[in-house]
Amino acid sequence: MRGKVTISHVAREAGVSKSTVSQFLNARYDYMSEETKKRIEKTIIELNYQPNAIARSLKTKNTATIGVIVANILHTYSTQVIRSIENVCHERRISTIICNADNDPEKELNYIETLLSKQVDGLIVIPMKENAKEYRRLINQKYPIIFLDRLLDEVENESILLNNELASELAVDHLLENKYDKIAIMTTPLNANITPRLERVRGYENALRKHRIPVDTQYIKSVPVNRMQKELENLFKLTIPPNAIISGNDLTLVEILSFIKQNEYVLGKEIGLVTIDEVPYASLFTPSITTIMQPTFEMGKKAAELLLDKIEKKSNLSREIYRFKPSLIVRNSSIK
Amino acid sequence: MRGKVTISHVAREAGVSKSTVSQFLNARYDYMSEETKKRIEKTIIELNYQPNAIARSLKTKNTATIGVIVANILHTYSTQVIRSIENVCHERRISTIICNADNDPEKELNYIETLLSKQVDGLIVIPMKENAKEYRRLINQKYPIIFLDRLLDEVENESILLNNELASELAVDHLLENKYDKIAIMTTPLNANITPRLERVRGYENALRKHRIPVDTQYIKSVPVNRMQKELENLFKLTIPPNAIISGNDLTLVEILSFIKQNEYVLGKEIGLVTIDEVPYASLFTPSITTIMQPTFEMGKKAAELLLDKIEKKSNLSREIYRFKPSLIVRNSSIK
DNA sequence: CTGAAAGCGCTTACAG
DNA sequence: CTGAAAGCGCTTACAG
Repeated sequence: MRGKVTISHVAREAGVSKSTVSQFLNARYDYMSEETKKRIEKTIIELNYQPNAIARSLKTKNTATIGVIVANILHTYSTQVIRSIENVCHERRISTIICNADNDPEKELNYIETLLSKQVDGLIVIPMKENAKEYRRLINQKYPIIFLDRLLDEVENESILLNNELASELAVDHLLENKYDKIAIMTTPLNANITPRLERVRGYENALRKHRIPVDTQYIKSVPVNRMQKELENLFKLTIPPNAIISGNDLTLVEILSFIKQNEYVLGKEIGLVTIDEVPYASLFTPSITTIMQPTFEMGKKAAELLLDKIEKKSNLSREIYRFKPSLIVRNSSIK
Repeated sequence: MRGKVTISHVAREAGVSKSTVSQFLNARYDYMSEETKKRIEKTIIELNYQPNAIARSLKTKNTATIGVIVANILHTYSTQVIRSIENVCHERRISTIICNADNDPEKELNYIETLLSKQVDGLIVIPMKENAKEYRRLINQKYPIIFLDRLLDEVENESILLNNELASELAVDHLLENKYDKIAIMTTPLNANITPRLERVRGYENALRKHRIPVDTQYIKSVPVNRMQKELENLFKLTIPPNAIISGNDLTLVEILSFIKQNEYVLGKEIGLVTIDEVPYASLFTPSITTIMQPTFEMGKKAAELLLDKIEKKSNLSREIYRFKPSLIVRNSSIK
């Protein structure tokens, strides 16, 4: 079905051996006569020969391909990090296979298996604790793998994370400065032990304490997305309702904005808002939305670079954790 | 470096031949004794054997992998279609490699080559006319390939498209109904002959004519994104400025919203707005934004199904063009 | 400077 | 019911 000209055809046509053609393909011209070189080159063009990477991989044991498994591709965070990973990889002529685990551990395991069977050279993953055993097995084998966005108690490994506590601290400090003294926070559930949520809530608590403001647990809403509307209602029905809210991520933000719109609260004036994660419409909104931006580009770049290094050196079992600094983008939703 | 247990190890350990293990792996139990079966199964688990898909592919000539090349992954359209393609493929245990050509023909050609050398079983692409020759070559070889979003004069092929003219017609009809009588349209440049832009402008013109409204070419702005702010200024400085505008896609929308905000126009009241492409924040905005939604999910699904069928049957050289219907989602930006 | 041979890890007719 | 052998398209020591 496909153009099936192989290295043998080229060799025959050019009147040399397969070995020589292979040397040519791999740019090992050291001992090759100019003439042979030219002849092979010409033949390759004439026959429109395209090497079979599969055959090459079988022999060389590498595929110039990495796998990236994200927990939920709907987050802007994921798409941005992926783009950045791809940029780095594309420059180095590495292909990337992107997988969306949909926060389903089984699905993720399945992807890992498929990717490994396709012999990808390494993996970047947003890890789930349910699959800790599998990660550990791979790491023990010195299989190159980088964690992103989450830490696992059970498995130490090179990891890229946001300084989540700082993100919350920036938000709290900024809101307090702008005279919002009753600050709530909303995130997805904490029970799954997912690093960003845990750390963002912890950072929020610590920041309040730093300012000697008591932490009111009623102001901490960590619930599934489908219960957020109801919990927001409850939150603002409290005897002393908050006058500001921190949104834990971009999907939570959508819920909060929708609630605010529905109830005709005046953003900024009545309810101060800061969200973690920059969203494309933040500046278009009225009032524009104050965000805490993750350096997604740098994080993706670092993840890719770490992985590619690991693949090349095939050695260092680093367990370093790289923390990236969030930055506050002040707009109008946090100004009275 | 990786667990290198192969089919030979399993065979030796289980006391059978490689052939038999292979039969087992491929679920050809027809003539296999229960006992052999059990023994192999047990050995595979004991050794934690994972078949090497690369070796398999070399022999079988298929990789259970397809390639998807989009022109610009920043469009919501692309990400949604990709997700939908992945859904279908994942169900059928096919992997997808996603590539972002960044609207760069060379980069795209490069991706095509890489994907082919990796022996992907087929390709879904948003085609660029610069690479028409390459598509034609592949199609002639009966290599399975599906076009998405764009038509190419030079190459006939199975294609998935929006009914773009209808999209504009829906927008025009709706705006006229709501008493906006001076309707402009803004898209990215037409010179590159890119189907959606051409057809959306054409649909706009035809719809106006249908209503016996003369087409004012000053109301048609097809310019690069970086010139949109300026052209919007020009547009609204006309002696008779428009009172409504149709946005050609989601990226254009951002420019228009930004312009409207900057100039403190009142959306809906002063300027009616309908955008082609549904965006996640459409309903959150104040006023909420009227959109023309593409059935991205169905389109991706269809593309994947057509491709997988083509791959399986390895035959039908269909050139059918599948047109999908857009739908109008009425919100408040188009109501006075 | 170039070629013959072995081998990567599978699958698949075919023989028995 | 199972195995020996050939072969997929490359690469890589090694020999000359």
